[in-house]
Amino acid sequence: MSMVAEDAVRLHQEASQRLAALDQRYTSSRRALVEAMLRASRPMTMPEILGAASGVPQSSAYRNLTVLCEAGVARRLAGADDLGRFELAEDLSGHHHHHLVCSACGLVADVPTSARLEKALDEAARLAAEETGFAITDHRIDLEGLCPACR
Amino acid sequence: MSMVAEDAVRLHQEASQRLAALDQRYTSSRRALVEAMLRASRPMTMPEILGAASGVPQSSAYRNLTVLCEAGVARRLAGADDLGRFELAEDLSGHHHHHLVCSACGLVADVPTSARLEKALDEAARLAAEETGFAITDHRIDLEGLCPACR
DNA sequence: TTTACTGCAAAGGGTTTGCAACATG
DNA sequence: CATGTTGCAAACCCTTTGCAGTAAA
Repeated sequence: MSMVAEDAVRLHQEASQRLAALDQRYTSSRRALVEAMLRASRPMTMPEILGAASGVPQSSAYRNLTVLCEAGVARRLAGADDLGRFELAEDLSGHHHHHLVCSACGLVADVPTSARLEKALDEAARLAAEETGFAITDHRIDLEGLCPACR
Repeated sequence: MSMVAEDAVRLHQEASQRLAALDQRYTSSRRALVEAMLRASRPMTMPEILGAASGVPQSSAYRNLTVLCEAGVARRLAGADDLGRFELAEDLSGHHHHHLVCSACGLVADVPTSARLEKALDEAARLAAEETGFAITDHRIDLEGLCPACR
Protein backbone atom coordinates (compact mmCIF):
# COMPACT_ATOMS: atom_id res chain seq x y z
CA MET A 1 0.00 0.00 0.00
CA SER A 2 2.99 2.28 -0.37
CA MET A 3 2.79 5.22 -2.74
CA VAL A 4 5.63 7.30 -4.04
CA ALA A 5 5.44 11.07 -4.23
CA GLU A 6 4.88 11.00 -7.95
CA ASP A 7 1.77 8.89 -7.51
CA ALA A 8 0.45 11.29 -4.89
CA VAL A 9 0.79 14.17 -7.33
CA ARG A 10 -1.23 12.30 -9.93
CA LEU A 11 -3.83 11.43 -7.31
CA HIS A 12 -4.40 15.05 -6.41
CA GLN A 13 -4.48 16.09 -10.05
CA GLU A 14 -7.06 13.46 -10.79
CA ALA A 15 -9.12 14.44 -7.75
CA SER A 16 -9.04 18.04 -8.86
CA GLN A 17 -10.17 17.12 -12.34
CA ARG A 18 -13.04 14.99 -11.16
CA LEU A 19 -14.27 17.78 -8.94
CA ALA A 20 -13.90 20.32 -11.73
CA ALA A 21 -16.13 18.16 -13.91
CA LEU A 22 -18.88 18.89 -11.40
CA ASP A 23 -18.00 22.59 -11.06
CA GLN A 24 -16.47 21.91 -7.69
CA ARG A 25 -13.16 23.20 -6.38
CA TYR A 26 -10.33 21.25 -4.83
CA THR A 27 -10.04 23.35 -1.69
CA SER A 28 -7.58 22.87 1.13
CA SER A 29 -10.25 21.19 3.28
CA ARG A 30 -10.97 18.68 0.57
CA ARG A 31 -7.31 18.07 0.02
CA ALA A 32 -6.86 17.52 3.76
CA LEU A 33 -9.63 14.92 3.70
CA VAL A 34 -8.10 13.14 0.72
CA GLU A 35 -4.69 13.11 2.38
CA ALA A 36 -6.15 11.76 5.61
CA MET A 37 -7.75 8.87 3.73
CA LEU A 38 -4.56 8.30 1.80
CA ARG A 39 -2.51 8.04 5.00
CA ALA A 40 -4.99 5.71 6.70
CA SER A 41 -4.98 3.03 4.02
CA ARG A 42 -8.16 1.59 5.46
CA PRO A 43 -11.74 2.89 5.71
CA MET A 44 -12.03 5.69 8.26
CA THR A 45 -14.88 6.64 10.54
CA MET A 46 -15.90 10.26 10.90
CA PRO A 47 -14.25 10.61 14.33
CA GLU A 48 -11.02 9.28 12.81
CA ILE A 49 -11.28 11.65 9.88
CA LEU A 50 -11.92 14.63 12.13
CA GLY A 51 -8.88 13.68 14.16
CA ALA A 52 -6.66 13.19 11.14
CA ALA A 53 -7.78 16.25 9.17
CA SER A 54 -7.48 18.66 12.06
CA GLY A 55 -9.21 21.96 11.67
CA VAL A 56 -11.98 20.72 9.42
CA PRO A 57 -15.30 21.09 11.23
CA GLN A 58 -17.74 18.23 11.26
CA SER A 59 -20.35 19.72 8.98
CA SER A 60 -17.74 20.67 6.39
CA ALA A 61 -16.25 17.19 6.57
CA TYR A 62 -19.63 15.59 5.91
CA ARG A 63 -20.41 18.01 3.13
CA ASN A 64 -17.04 17.65 1.48
CA LEU A 65 -17.02 13.89 1.73
CA THR A 66 -20.42 13.85 0.08
CA VAL A 67 -19.02 15.95 -2.75
CA LEU A 68 -15.93 13.76 -3.01
CA CYS A 69 -18.13 10.68 -3.26
CA GLU A 70 -20.28 12.27 -5.95
CA ALA A 71 -17.15 13.13 -7.89
CA GLY A 72 -15.86 9.57 -7.64
CA VAL A 73 -12.89 10.54 -5.49
CA ALA A 74 -14.08 8.81 -2.33
CA ARG A 75 -16.47 6.05 -1.41
CA ARG A 76 -18.80 5.65 1.53
CA LEU A 77 -19.23 2.24 3.13
CA ALA A 78 -22.10 1.06 5.26
CA GLY A 79 -20.26 0.02 8.40
CA ALA A 80 -20.96 -3.07 10.47
CA ASP A 81 -21.57 -0.83 13.44
CA ASP A 82 -23.63 2.30 12.98
CA LEU A 83 -20.70 4.45 11.93
CA GLY A 84 -20.29 5.33 8.29
CA ARG A 85 -16.83 4.78 6.88
CA PHE A 86 -15.04 6.50 4.03
CA GLU A 87 -12.16 5.47 1.80
CA LEU A 88 -10.53 6.73 -1.37
CA ALA A 89 -11.98 5.45 -4.62
CA GLU A 90 -10.13 2.33 -5.68
CA ASP A 91 -8.92 3.72 -8.98
CA LEU A 92 -7.26 6.59 -7.11
CA SER A 93 -5.81 4.88 -4.08
CA GLY A 94 -4.24 1.91 -5.72
CA HIS A 95 -5.89 -1.43 -6.31
CA HIS A 96 -9.11 -3.34 -6.03
CA HIS A 97 -9.53 -4.82 -2.57
CA HIS A 98 -12.09 -6.23 -0.17
CA HIS A 99 -12.66 -5.76 3.54
CA LEU A 100 -12.11 -7.59 6.78
CA VAL A 101 -14.68 -6.51 9.34
CA CYS A 102 -14.32 -7.18 13.06
CA SER A 103 -17.71 -8.13 14.43
CA ALA A 104 -16.66 -7.10 17.94
CA CYS A 105 -15.13 -3.65 17.55
CA GLY A 106 -16.19 -2.69 14.03
CA LEU A 107 -12.64 -2.27 12.70
CA VAL A 108 -12.42 -2.49 8.92
CA ALA A 109 -9.16 -3.51 7.27
CA ASP A 110 -8.31 -3.80 3.61
CA VAL A 111 -7.47 -7.17 2.14
CA PRO A 112 -6.26 -7.82 -1.41
CA THR A 113 -8.36 -9.84 -3.78
CA SER A 114 -7.27 -12.69 -5.99
CA ALA A 115 -7.71 -13.37 -9.67
CA ARG A 116 -9.51 -16.59 -8.91
CA LEU A 117 -11.98 -14.92 -6.61
CA GLU A 118 -12.66 -12.11 -9.05
CA LYS A 119 -13.22 -14.54 -11.85
CA ALA A 120 -15.69 -16.58 -9.86
CA LEU A 121 -17.41 -13.39 -8.81
CA ASP A 122 -17.66 -12.10 -12.37
CA GLU A 123 -19.32 -15.31 -13.42
CA ALA A 124 -21.75 -15.14 -10.50
CA ALA A 125 -22.54 -11.51 -11.32
CA ARG A 126 -23.22 -12.31 -14.96
CA LEU A 127 -25.58 -15.09 -13.97
CA ALA A 128 -27.37 -12.97 -11.40
CA ALA A 129 -27.79 -10.14 -13.91
CA GLU A 130 -29.41 -12.50 -16.41
CA GLU A 131 -31.82 -13.92 -13.88
CA THR A 132 -32.86 -10.75 -12.11
CA GLY A 133 -32.56 -7.92 -14.63
CA PHE A 134 -30.14 -5.98 -12.43
CA ALA A 135 -27.42 -4.05 -14.25
CA ILE A 136 -24.49 -4.93 -12.02
CA THR A 137 -21.72 -2.35 -11.88
CA ASP A 138 -19.71 -3.23 -8.82
CA HIS A 139 -19.32 -5.65 -6.00
CA ARG A 140 -18.34 -5.71 -2.39
CA ILE A 141 -17.00 -8.56 -0.30
CA ASP A 142 -16.74 -8.40 3.47
CA LEU A 143 -15.06 -11.14 5.46
CA GLU A 144 -16.45 -11.03 8.97
CA GLY A 145 -14.68 -12.23 12.07
CA LEU A 146 -12.61 -11.13 15.03
CA CYS A 147 -9.58 -8.92 14.63
CA PRO A 148 -6.34 -9.82 16.46
CA ALA A 149 -7.11 -7.36 19.26
CA CYS A 150 -10.58 -8.82 19.90
CA ARG A 151 -9.80 -12.53 19.67
CA MET B 1 -37.61 -19.76 -2.08
CA SER B 2 -40.83 -21.71 -1.64
CA MET B 3 -41.51 -23.37 1.66
CA VAL B 4 -44.12 -25.99 2.42
CA ALA B 5 -46.24 -25.88 5.56
CA GLU B 6 -44.18 -28.57 7.22
CA ASP B 7 -41.04 -26.52 6.87
CA ALA B 8 -42.78 -23.52 8.39
CA VAL B 9 -43.70 -25.57 11.43
CA ARG B 10 -40.10 -26.58 11.93
CA LEU B 11 -38.99 -22.99 11.48
CA HIS B 12 -41.25 -21.78 14.27
CA GLN B 13 -40.22 -24.64 16.53
CA GLU B 14 -36.59 -23.84 15.96
CA ALA B 15 -37.16 -20.13 16.55
CA SER B 16 -38.93 -20.94 19.80
CA GLN B 17 -36.08 -23.17 20.95
CA ARG B 18 -33.41 -20.62 20.16
CA LEU B 19 -35.29 -17.97 22.10
CA ALA B 20 -35.84 -20.35 25.01
CA ALA B 21 -32.10 -20.92 25.20
CA LEU B 22 -31.83 -17.24 26.14
CA ASP B 23 -34.80 -17.33 28.53
CA GLN B 24 -36.88 -15.50 25.97
CA ARG B 25 -40.42 -16.31 24.89
CA TYR B 26 -41.81 -16.78 21.41
CA THR B 27 -44.65 -14.30 21.73
CA SER B 28 -47.22 -13.45 19.10
CA SER B 29 -45.40 -10.23 18.22
CA ARG B 30 -42.19 -12.10 17.61
CA ARG B 31 -44.00 -14.72 15.60
CA ALA B 32 -45.60 -11.96 13.51
CA LEU B 33 -42.16 -10.52 12.80
CA VAL B 34 -40.76 -13.90 11.80
CA GLU B 35 -43.72 -14.54 9.52
CA ALA B 36 -43.36 -11.13 7.90
CA MET B 37 -39.72 -11.84 7.10
CA LEU B 38 -40.61 -15.30 5.86
CA ARG B 39 -43.20 -13.91 3.44
CA ALA B 40 -40.91 -11.18 2.13
CA SER B 41 -38.08 -13.50 1.06
CA ARG B 42 -35.74 -10.53 0.89
CA PRO B 43 -34.29 -8.19 3.51
CA MET B 44 -36.93 -5.82 4.89
CA THR B 45 -36.64 -2.26 6.13
CA MET B 46 -38.35 -1.22 9.33
CA PRO B 47 -41.16 0.61 7.49
CA GLU B 48 -41.80 -2.55 5.49
CA ILE B 49 -41.79 -4.68 8.61
CA LEU B 50 -44.18 -2.35 10.42
CA GLY B 51 -46.51 -2.51 7.44
CA ALA B 52 -46.33 -6.27 7.16
CA ALA B 53 -46.59 -7.08 10.86
CA SER B 54 -49.54 -4.82 11.52
CA GLY B 55 -50.25 -3.99 15.12
CA VAL B 56 -46.67 -4.26 16.32
CA PRO B 57 -45.50 -0.85 17.51
CA GLN B 58 -42.19 0.49 16.38
CA SER B 59 -40.36 0.25 19.67
CA SER B 60 -41.48 -3.34 20.19
CA ALA B 61 -40.45 -4.21 16.65
CA TYR B 62 -36.96 -2.85 17.22
CA ARG B 63 -36.69 -4.55 20.59
CA ASN B 64 -37.96 -7.86 19.34
CA LEU B 65 -35.80 -7.84 16.25
CA THR B 66 -32.79 -7.20 18.46
CA VAL B 67 -33.73 -10.23 20.55
CA LEU B 68 -34.35 -12.33 17.45
CA CYS B 69 -30.91 -11.40 16.16
CA GLU B 70 -29.26 -12.26 19.46
CA ALA B 71 -31.01 -15.62 19.41
CA GLY B 72 -29.80 -16.33 15.88
CA VAL B 73 -33.28 -16.27 14.41
CA ALA B 74 -32.84 -13.09 12.41
CA ARG B 75 -29.98 -11.08 11.01
CA ARG B 76 -29.48 -7.36 10.67
CA LEU B 77 -27.82 -5.97 7.56
CA ALA B 78 -26.12 -2.61 7.16
CA GLY B 79 -28.13 -1.18 4.29
CA ALA B 80 -26.67 0.74 1.36
CA ASP B 81 -28.95 3.63 2.27
CA ASP B 82 -29.29 4.59 5.91
CA LEU B 83 -32.10 2.14 6.62
CA GLY B 84 -31.33 -1.00 8.52
CA ARG B 85 -32.61 -4.19 6.97
CA PHE B 86 -33.60 -7.47 8.57
CA GLU B 87 -33.87 -11.00 7.26
CA LEU B 88 -34.31 -14.47 8.70
CA ALA B 89 -31.14 -16.31 9.64
CA GLU B 90 -29.95 -18.36 6.70
CA ASP B 91 -30.16 -21.70 8.47
CA LEU B 92 -33.83 -21.03 9.23
CA SER B 93 -35.06 -19.50 6.00
CA GLY B 94 -33.50 -21.86 3.58
CA HIS B 95 -30.09 -21.52 2.03
CA HIS B 96 -26.94 -19.51 1.92
CA HIS B 97 -27.31 -16.55 -0.40
CA HIS B 98 -25.86 -13.17 -1.25
CA HIS B 99 -27.43 -9.83 -2.05
CA LEU B 100 -28.12 -7.61 -5.01
CA VAL B 101 -28.23 -3.98 -3.95
CA CYS B 102 -29.73 -1.23 -6.09
CA SER B 103 -27.52 1.83 -5.80
CA ALA B 104 -30.39 4.10 -6.81
CA CYS B 105 -33.30 3.04 -4.60
CA GLY B 106 -31.62 0.84 -2.01
CA LEU B 107 -33.63 -2.27 -2.82
CA VAL B 108 -31.97 -5.47 -1.65
CA ALA B 109 -32.76 -8.77 -3.34
CA ASP B 110 -31.51 -12.24 -2.56
CA VAL B 111 -29.36 -14.09 -5.05
CA PRO B 112 -28.19 -17.69 -4.74
CA THR B 113 -24.53 -18.46 -4.46
CA SER B 114 -22.54 -21.04 -6.38
CA ALA B 115 -20.16 -23.77 -5.29
CA ARG B 116 -17.39 -22.27 -7.34
CA LEU B 117 -17.78 -18.85 -5.77
CA GLU B 118 -17.92 -20.25 -2.27
CA LYS B 119 -14.82 -22.30 -2.87
CA ALA B 120 -12.85 -19.33 -4.18
CA LEU B 121 -14.08 -17.31 -1.24
CA ASP B 122 -13.07 -19.94 1.30
CA GLU B 123 -9.58 -19.96 -0.12
CA ALA B 124 -9.38 -16.17 -0.03
CA ALA B 125 -10.63 -16.16 3.56
CA ARG B 126 -8.06 -18.71 4.65
CA LEU B 127 -5.29 -16.68 3.08
CA ALA B 128 -6.54 -13.42 4.59
CA ALA B 129 -6.76 -15.05 8.02
CA GLU B 130 -3.16 -16.19 7.82
CA GLU B 131 -1.87 -12.81 6.77
CA THR B 132 -3.87 -10.61 9.11
CA GLY B 133 -4.59 -12.67 12.22
CA PHE B 134 -8.34 -12.24 11.85
CA ALA B 135 -10.46 -15.23 12.89
CA ILE B 136 -12.92 -15.24 10.00
CA THR B 137 -16.34 -16.63 10.79
CA ASP B 138 -18.58 -15.45 8.00
CA HIS B 139 -18.71 -13.53 4.78
CA ARG B 140 -20.96 -11.24 2.88
CA ILE B 141 -21.12 -10.50 -0.81
CA ASP B 142 -23.08 -7.62 -2.26
CA LEU B 143 -23.46 -7.13 -5.99
CA GLU B 144 -24.20 -3.48 -6.63
CA GLY B 145 -26.04 -2.08 -9.59
CA LEU B 146 -29.39 -0.82 -10.81
CA CYS B 147 -32.55 -2.82 -10.28
CA PRO B 148 -34.97 -3.29 -13.20
CA ALA B 149 -37.18 -0.44 -11.96
CA CYS B 150 -34.28 2.04 -11.77
CA ARG B 151 -32.48 1.20 -15.01
C1' DT C 1 -44.64 -14.40 42.20
C1' DT C 2 -40.84 -13.91 39.65
C1' DT C 3 -39.28 -12.73 35.27
C1' DA C 4 -40.13 -11.37 30.73
C1' DC C 5 -42.87 -8.41 27.55
C1' DT C 6 -45.51 -4.37 25.96
C1' DG C 7 -46.46 0.48 24.50
C1' DC C 8 -45.99 5.15 24.98
C1' DA C 9 -43.23 9.02 25.01
C1' DA C 10 -38.81 10.99 25.50
C1' DA C 11 -34.00 10.81 24.73
C1' DG C 12 -29.90 9.56 21.99
C1' DG C 13 -26.61 10.05 18.30
C1' DG C 14 -24.91 10.17 13.64
C1' DT C 15 -25.92 13.03 9.68
C1' DT C 16 -27.95 16.90 7.15
C1' DT C 17 -29.27 21.64 6.34
C1' DG C 18 -30.43 27.02 6.75
C1' DC C 19 -28.14 30.92 6.72
C1' DA C 20 -24.91 34.64 6.63
C1' DA C 21 -20.08 35.48 5.83
C1' DC C 22 -16.09 34.28 3.09
C1' DA C 23 -13.15 32.78 -0.72
C1' DT C 24 -12.22 31.67 -5.34
C1' DG C 25 -12.19 31.77 -10.59
C1' DC D 1 -19.02 39.93 -9.04
C1' DA D 2 -21.05 35.45 -9.66
C1' DT D 3 -20.69 31.11 -7.81
C1' DG D 4 -18.89 27.84 -4.86
C1' DT D 5 -17.43 27.06 0.20
C1' DT D 6 -17.31 27.53 5.12
C1' DG D 7 -18.83 27.15 10.04
C1' DC D 8 -22.10 27.52 13.48
C1' DA D 9 -26.24 25.93 15.30
C1' DA D 10 -30.52 23.91 14.71
C1' DA D 11 -33.14 20.40 12.60
C1' DC D 12 -33.69 15.55 11.03
C1' DC D 13 -34.51 10.82 11.38
C1' DC D 14 -33.58 6.22 12.61
C1' DT D 15 -33.00 3.85 16.73
C1' DT D 16 -32.79 3.13 21.71
C1' DT D 17 -34.39 3.51 26.40
C1' DG D 18 -37.13 4.72 30.96
C1' DC D 19 -40.99 3.56 33.02
C1' DA D 20 -45.28 1.78 34.59
C1' DG D 21 -48.37 -1.74 33.62
C1' DT D 22 -49.37 -6.58 31.69
C1' DA D 23 -48.70 -11.38 30.69
C1' DA D 24 -46.52 -15.70 30.89
C1' DA D 25 -43.85 -19.69 33.36
